[in-house]
Amino acid sequence: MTKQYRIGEFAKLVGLSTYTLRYYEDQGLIVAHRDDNDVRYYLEEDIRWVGFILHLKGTGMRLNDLKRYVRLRAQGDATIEERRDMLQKVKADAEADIAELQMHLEVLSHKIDWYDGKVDQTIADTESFQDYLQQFNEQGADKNGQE
Amino acid sequence: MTKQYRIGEFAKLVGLSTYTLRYYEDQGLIVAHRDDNDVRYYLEEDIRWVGFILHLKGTGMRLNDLKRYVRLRAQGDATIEERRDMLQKVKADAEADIAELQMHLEVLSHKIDWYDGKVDQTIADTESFQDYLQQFNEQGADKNGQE
DNA sequence: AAACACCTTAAAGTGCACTCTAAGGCAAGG
DNA sequence: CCTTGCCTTAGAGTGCACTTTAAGGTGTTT
Repeated sequence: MTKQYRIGEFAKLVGLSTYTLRYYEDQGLIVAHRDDNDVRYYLEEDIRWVGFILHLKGTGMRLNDLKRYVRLRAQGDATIEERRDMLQKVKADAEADIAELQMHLEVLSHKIDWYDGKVDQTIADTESFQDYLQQFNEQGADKNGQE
Repeated sequence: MTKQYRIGEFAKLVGLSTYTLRYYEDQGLIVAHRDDNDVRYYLEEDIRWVGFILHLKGTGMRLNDLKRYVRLRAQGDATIEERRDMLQKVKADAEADIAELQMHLEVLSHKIDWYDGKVDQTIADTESFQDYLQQFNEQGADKNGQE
């Protein structure tokens, strides 16, 4: 018989608050076991499950999608393809996010280098960074229509 | 004399709403020029400035930090080191975020592969993913103290 | 003359994911 | 017996970054 963790201990184990754990349960992401006094307890396998949920969250998956995913999972093997497709979309989105982040980081790094130059008094060219920035200025105006 | 953009046109150009543009101005991130009727207008250089702001935002920099950054900038060259240090921190944080994201993505990818196997009926081993997940379960319980 | 784009201030609303309080109660340990 | 940890429901509060509305206005275009 594996160890049973009550919510307080379990919370520390998985790095969530007891509030959040109950909240996730409300939302249908987790099912806790109950003892004779209706006190929640969790098992090793629950650590793994919460861990997995946190990996999904960590890739940017939203609670609503997570809920849908869990509902599908509960419906058994018939939903495997749908679940895979969900994860594939999450993955693609996360990869796009990373790419964007890296693009922004490149500009940032350039600016830092420029500051380093300024600090070292080795570069006096105030315009070079502006020029560099220029090449990034064909973004944004596409995915936002308002007014 | 370069072209003057009024707020509506400028908004489309930089991919923000006019609301947000005025909001950023309130917050001190942008300074708009005004014509004789107090109507805002923006120049090419403002496109570059907003572009840069959006790069910083894109790396995860918060509005408050952005405000501080802009305040420092207004104080001139004496604050260059401080600004560089700010950007370096933002950069380090962003890089850490990417690393974390990639870690989560790895698990996700594994799960997708597992689903692919399931879909193809080539793998029947239901436990392999669980085993794989196990190795990631020494996280989280460190950076969260509550109750 | 009406439509349109802009201006102001102040305040309320939105979305997400928690986070916490209130106000009651049960069970085990020192 | 009191503290600690857990239980419940319902609802309010938090943080961030917008987003929108309200209710008044000006100036330019059709």
